[in-house]
Amino acid sequence: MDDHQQVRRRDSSASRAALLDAAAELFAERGYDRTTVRDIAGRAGVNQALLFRYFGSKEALYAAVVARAGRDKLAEVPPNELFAQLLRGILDRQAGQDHSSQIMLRSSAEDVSVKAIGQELGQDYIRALSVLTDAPEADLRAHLVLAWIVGIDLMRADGGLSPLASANPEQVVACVLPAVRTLLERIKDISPE
Amino acid sequence: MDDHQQVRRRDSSASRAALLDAAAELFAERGYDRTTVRDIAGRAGVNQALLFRYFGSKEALYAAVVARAGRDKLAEVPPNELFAQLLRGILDRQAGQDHSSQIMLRSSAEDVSVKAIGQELGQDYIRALSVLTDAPEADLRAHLVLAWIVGIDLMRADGGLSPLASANPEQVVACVLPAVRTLLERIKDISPE
DNA sequence: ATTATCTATAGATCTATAGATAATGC
DNA sequence: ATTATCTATAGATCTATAGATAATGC
Repeated sequence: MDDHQQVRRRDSSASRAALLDAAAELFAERGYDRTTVRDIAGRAGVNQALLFRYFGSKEALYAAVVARAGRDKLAEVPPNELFAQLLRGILDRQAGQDHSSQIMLRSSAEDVSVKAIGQELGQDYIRALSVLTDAPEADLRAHLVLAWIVGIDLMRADGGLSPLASANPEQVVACVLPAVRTLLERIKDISPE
Repeated sequence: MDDHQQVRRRDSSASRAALLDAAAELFAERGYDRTTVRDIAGRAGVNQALLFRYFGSKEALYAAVVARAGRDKLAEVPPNELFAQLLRGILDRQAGQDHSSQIMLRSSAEDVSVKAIGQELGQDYIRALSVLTDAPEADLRAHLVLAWIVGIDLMRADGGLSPLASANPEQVVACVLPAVRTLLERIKDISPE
């Protein structure tokens, strides 16, 4: 809203921050490939060349965005609420919200080198989720839980075709949570015959 | 393997088919954006200009691929086995296999106009899945089921980082199926308070 | 003669850089 | 004087097309 343009007219750290914010929004919305450096600079209100001056390359900017996104949410949310928090995070897309979930999740759909960057953040979520179960293959189950959020997020991005896009978030949570509990708690034997 | 190059040296329908096959593989592997028309023509072993001669545009070729993929699987598999079949379909990626699941699923991660094409195929899967439950919001639940497969497919495409990529398919099925049954069968009341 | 295929290239991107210009702080 | 910002453009894509060439069937 108020972006201090009057207060400091030449401010490299403000330009840096504006680029990071704009990149976080756009990478979350469209993913890496379909976000151009000109889009980012445009939304940030700075010249496109500054992106390269301050971050070196588009990929390095992406890494900076991911690094910043990771610090925030994971530190605050207790593990047993993490899944519901992540799910609600992707279900209500409000303006000015935290984009860390989308950024991490969307990276799964990206190209190899870019995906690796986002995956580091994903690993932290996995570790947090896997402590929730004492079932065998805790790590696999945690990945499956995260995969579900990834899929829900992607199918929501239809633009209204899917009921997932229009459904009440709490209704979705009420559908998904019991199934996730089944996955994490109830099954003890999964060894193949 | 044997692609008849000796038998008929100039054959428009063979070139068409080769383009369709190559496009199906590449769209399934990389998605629409990261597959170039030159990649497709190269794998098909035909000149790149033929793609436009026979299909008009890259997007029209994509639509043709989706249309062909849809006809096959859905007609044969009974609904109650559809989920397990789809899941196994994405879990064992063998050469020369049916790519319909990936093509439909990957389209969820694509750009708007392209996604719409893939979504038509998805709608058919949704309808088939939604007859499996008599719980309220059957449509929402069917979307959630499909979303899970989408997410698992995407996270598997890591290149080996995720345990999903290396896990025994049957182990994954054994984890996921009970949770999906919970989603489709056990919960009857999901009305938000 | 007809139809499949190839060559060459237009036109529209997109990332990245080099060098000029303009606003600040000492 | 230093440092932030802008202009202009190189170089590498990618889709699509126009027109030339070559292989077929009557």
